[in-house]
Amino acid sequence: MDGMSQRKSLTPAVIAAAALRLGDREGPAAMSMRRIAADLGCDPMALYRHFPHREGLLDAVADLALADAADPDPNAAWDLRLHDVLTAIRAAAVRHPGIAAHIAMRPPLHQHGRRLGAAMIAALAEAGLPPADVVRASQALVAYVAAALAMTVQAGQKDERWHAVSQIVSSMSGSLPGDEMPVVGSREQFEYGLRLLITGIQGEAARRTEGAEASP
Amino acid sequence: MDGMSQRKSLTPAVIAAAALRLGDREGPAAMSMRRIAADLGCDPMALYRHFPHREGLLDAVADLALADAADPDPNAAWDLRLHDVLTAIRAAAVRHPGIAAHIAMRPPLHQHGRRLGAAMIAALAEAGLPPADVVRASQALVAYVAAALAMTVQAGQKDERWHAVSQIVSSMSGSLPGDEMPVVGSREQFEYGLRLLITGIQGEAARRTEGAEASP
DNA sequence: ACCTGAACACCGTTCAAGT
DNA sequence: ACCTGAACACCGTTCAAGT
Repeated sequence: MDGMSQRKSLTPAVIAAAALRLGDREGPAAMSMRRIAADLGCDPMALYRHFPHREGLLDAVADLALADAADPDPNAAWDLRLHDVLTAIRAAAVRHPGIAAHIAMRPPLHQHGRRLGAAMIAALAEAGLPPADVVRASQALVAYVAAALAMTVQAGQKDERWHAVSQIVSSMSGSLPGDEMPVVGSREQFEYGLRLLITGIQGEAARRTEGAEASP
Repeated sequence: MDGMSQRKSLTPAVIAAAALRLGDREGPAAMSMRRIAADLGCDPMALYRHFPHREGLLDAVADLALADAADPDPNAAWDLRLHDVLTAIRAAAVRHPGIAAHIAMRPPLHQHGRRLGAAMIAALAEAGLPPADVVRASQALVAYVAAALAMTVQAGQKDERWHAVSQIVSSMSGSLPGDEMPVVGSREQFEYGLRLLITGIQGEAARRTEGAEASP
């Protein structure tokens, strides 16, 4: 009578799901070991049997959130695939507005982070970059998406400070502030920066293939 | 005899300097209200007279760290100025390896953050981007530098996880892992992504001026 | 009116005591 | 051998009590 309803046998997946749910409902501060344990109806120390440190648990939460970022269409061109996978990552994170900022910068160590990373790598390799540049470019893309997401969420939340920055920047750039200015963290803003990076990669790839044609 | 040595009259600047020093010596966790107060020899609550919340104090620490990022040479071309100001921001942050990650993502609300932001804005405006795109591009650049710094520092510190990611990426990209692969968070890695962004901006600017020449 | 410090409501993690 | 929960060493911030 007491071994079925509350005791879900406590797997890492069950713990991560509970943490994600708590984070969605009550923000990042709710994802504490004690709160998660209380939500699961177990002792806080029971979690340490599955995650030696809290950081590892948060990595698992991040990966869970990335689960519904789909792989890009394998028949599309490499630059479109790159665009699509990064847009999918942003969309998946934005579905959890309360905690995406705390998720975005975690290293993609687990299943879905690796899957999406592999899609990026494959697209960059197809672009014609040499392996070392594939690594460099992928790290730049990961850095960009992580920080853009952090801004997205912090601006969308209680944090007024990024809005203040937006005002400052708008006034400096010489147009009417707040008028038709891009909103910090908006999808449009995200896509602009992503386009800059992809354009840069296209240029790099073109330089490479030109060089390869010219030198031999 | 007791009013001169310890009691530095407690200004925001004195508090931020103490916090930065503590962070450099003992890492981000040492920048707690209690530790800073102990270091200054005052009651923790005395800090709240100058900073209503800890977040504001950390913003001030970040700005202090940016103080020795110099403005770019005003006679240089816009793209070189852009490169130089972002490189200077990275160099300033890297001088505080223990805490740069916690500094990098703070909104540039204060003196030096605004000064460096203004230099970026001016360079982008000179590139020929319309005001809305100046805002978009500057936010993309800020996002990139922030995340790249966070990775730089986390990889340089105790955090082995980013190195693990680097291994995964290297092995996926099809070359020998750890051999001559770019190191995550290295200056070279940073400059590669920055070059991608600047190339993208150059392309955007060229598209703009071409359009302006063609349409009238 | 200003300042102090005790107190509140939390943390992550260790470790000795139980089963 | 495994699991529990008390305990340790902290947090940011509030607020009543002192001057």
